[in-house]
Amino acid sequence: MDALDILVKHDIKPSLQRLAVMEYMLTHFTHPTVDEIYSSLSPSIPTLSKTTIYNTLSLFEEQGVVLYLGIDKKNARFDGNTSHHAHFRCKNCGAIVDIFNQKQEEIVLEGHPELVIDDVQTYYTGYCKNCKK
Amino acid sequence: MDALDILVKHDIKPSLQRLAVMEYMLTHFTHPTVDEIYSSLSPSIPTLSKTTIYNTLSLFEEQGVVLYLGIDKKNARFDGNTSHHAHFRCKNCGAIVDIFNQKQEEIVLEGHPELVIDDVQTYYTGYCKNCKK
DNA sequence: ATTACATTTGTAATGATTACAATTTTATTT
DNA sequence: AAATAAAATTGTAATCATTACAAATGTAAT
Repeated sequence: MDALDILVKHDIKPSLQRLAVMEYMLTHFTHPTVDEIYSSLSPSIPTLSKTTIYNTLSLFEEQGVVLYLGIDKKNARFDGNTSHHAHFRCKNCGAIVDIFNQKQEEIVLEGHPELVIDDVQTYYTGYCKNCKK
Repeated sequence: MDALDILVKHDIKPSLQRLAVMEYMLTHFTHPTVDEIYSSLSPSIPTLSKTTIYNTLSLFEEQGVVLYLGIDKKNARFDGNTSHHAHFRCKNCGAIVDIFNQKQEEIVLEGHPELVIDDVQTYYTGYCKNCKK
C-alpha cells in the first residue's frame, strides 16, 4: 500500500506536501524529527514551510497514520510504522531501536475497567551495543 | 523511610531545598510539573528559585529517587514512586492515573541481548471515566 | 467565472528548559 | 575561629521547539 492509498483510506486529501511527507515516512523508519523531515523534503519542494510539516504530522497522528513518539526529551519523533511495537533509546548516543518481539498488551487494563485505552507506548532506556562499557 | 533517609542513602547532600522537594514528592503522588512544585514550595521558601527545582529534579532522577515522565507533551512530570508501574493519560482532561497491576517486564529483551536496559516506561492514552462518551 | 473553502506559507509569539555568572551557603584547612 | 576552597542556590538571559495567526495560494463548487 503506497502513500496515496493510505491517505485516501484515512480521508486525508492528498496534497503534494502530504504525499511527500507520507512517502518519506514509508521509506524512512528512522523515527525522524520535524527538522529531519523538513531538511530532506525542502530541496525538492522549495516553497515548503516547516509549519506545514507540523500541521501534516499532527493531522497524520490524529488519523492514525503515524505514531507520535515522546521518547526523546528534546524533539518530537514520528513513526510511520503503526503496528504494535516498543522503542528503546540509548542514553549515550540517542539511537532509537524498534522492539518488535513483545506480546500485545491487554487492551482493557485489569483493575481499570473505567478507562478507555486508545494507545500504548512502551519506552525502554539504557545503553546500546556501541555505548555499553 | 523519610526524605532525609532517602537523600542520604543516595549520596545526595540534604540541603533545605532538596529536602523540601523530596518531602513534596513523597507526599504528592500527583506527577507534578516543575511549576507545580515551585508554586507549592515558594511561599515557605521565599528565596527559592525555579532553577533549583530543575537542578534538584535532574539530580534526583540521575540518582534514581524520582522518575521522569515524558507522558505529557507540554511539561516534564515527575513521580516520587519509583516502583514498577505504568501510567495512563486522558486525552481530554489530561489526568494522569497510575497503573499498578502489571507484570514486571523482562529486564533483558528477547531478541535484543545486545541492549542494556536500565528503565522501562509504559504510557497508555485514552479517555478516563469522566471523559468517555 | 466567481465564490467559498481548504491548505500552505511566513512571521511572530509562546513558553519550557538550559546556560551561566554572581551570590550565598557549607565544608575544609591553617 | 578566621581564611580558603568547594558546593549549592539564585536570577537573568539565551535557546529553541512548538504554536498562533493572518496573508497568500490552491482547489472545489456553484
